[in-house]
Amino acid sequence: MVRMPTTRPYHHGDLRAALLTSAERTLREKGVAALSLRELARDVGVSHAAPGRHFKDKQALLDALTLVGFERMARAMDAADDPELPLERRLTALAKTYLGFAIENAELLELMFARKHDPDVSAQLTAAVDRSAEPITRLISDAQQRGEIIEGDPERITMVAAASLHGLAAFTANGSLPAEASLAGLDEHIHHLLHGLRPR
Amino acid sequence: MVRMPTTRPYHHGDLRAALLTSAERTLREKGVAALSLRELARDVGVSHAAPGRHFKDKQALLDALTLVGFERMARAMDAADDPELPLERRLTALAKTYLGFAIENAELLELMFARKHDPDVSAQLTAAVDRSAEPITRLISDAQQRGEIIEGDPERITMVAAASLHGLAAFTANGSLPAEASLAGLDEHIHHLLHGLRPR
DNA sequence: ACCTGAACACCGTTCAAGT
DNA sequence: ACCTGAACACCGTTCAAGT
Repeated sequence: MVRMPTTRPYHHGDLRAALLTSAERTLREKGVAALSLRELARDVGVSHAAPGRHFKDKQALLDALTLVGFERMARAMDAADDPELPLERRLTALAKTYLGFAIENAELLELMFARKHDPDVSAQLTAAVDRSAEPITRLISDAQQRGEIIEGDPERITMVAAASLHGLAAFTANGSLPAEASLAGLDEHIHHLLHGLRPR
Repeated sequence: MVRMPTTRPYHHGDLRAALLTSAERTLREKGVAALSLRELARDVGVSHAAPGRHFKDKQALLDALTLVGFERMARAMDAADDPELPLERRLTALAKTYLGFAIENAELLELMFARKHDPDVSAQLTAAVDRSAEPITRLISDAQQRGEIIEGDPERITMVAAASLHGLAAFTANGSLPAEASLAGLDEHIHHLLHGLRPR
């Protein structure tokens, strides 16, 4: 027998997921400041106290969104990494993916890097952060082994590359640099990162 | 005749300034999320509606803080720039100043780059942002003229340098990279920026 | 186990009224 | 000109009570 939709179609088992989906939508459309647990509850058709069952407080919801963000980014970066590619093209592909994520998820990116998270989630969060940085770490160490990247502490060199990409992504996500200009200049940006600003 | 302090010592003409000072203190100590106009009014000894005389809404106060931040940063960058220095040392000095600002004003930096500002202040804000970026812009064009930096669109090259510094500052301000590690690695970071990650 | 409704202590913003 | 006090419509969080 088929269950007919009632006046309250869902929120049986997946209230948590529904809240996260709705929260991300609000985040994208109106920004973090506009995110209210009560409004979220209304949007999802549940009492204002119901979210409390799934998130101990508002910060817990923001932390969950952050985690979702890093996991999504990690998947994207992982999928974009092709170890067969020559170094510069390989790095450009990763950078483009990062930049694309930043453009498509500007508000989420801000939340992800806002470091307000509860210590409770920090273990999962650290894992997700590491996973999303791993393709770049791997690229650097691969290239070092081939002698295509200078020698020296791989962590520091990875940090130089990551800072360069993150700075560009941050300027793009916050509107300092228009998305088109950012994407159009990406190849050159990576070239400069690899070859330096001093003449050779 | 000396005015004895009354129960309400100030808030005559400088309520606006007092609110900004108090707001920055709260920002530094407890973060943006903890910033409330009503609490600010209490701290400063004034009715909860008084701030409304000086800031049309909460965003206006945040915008004013952002402006103060960029002006302070601009002054610091300007004071740190020494055109007599050789390129790498000159750039390192600017980077160190930027990083120092980011460490000392981590919460403020986040606010400054959060792009939520009202269009009203955007003219002043744009000017302050430009002024704080100018030392780097100037350094790049000086060095280009001397042939110490590669040719090409100076704006793009400035963006490469700025992204690198901003990425490092952002990772430091948000705790991804401890301040000490960040400062300790700064010389090398700048070296890599100038010389590239590929072996020469 | 999961959700509701009422309650509490906060908010930001507005607006008449006071000085 | 600058500030107050009351009012309004919101919040987040908690907790007994319901199913």
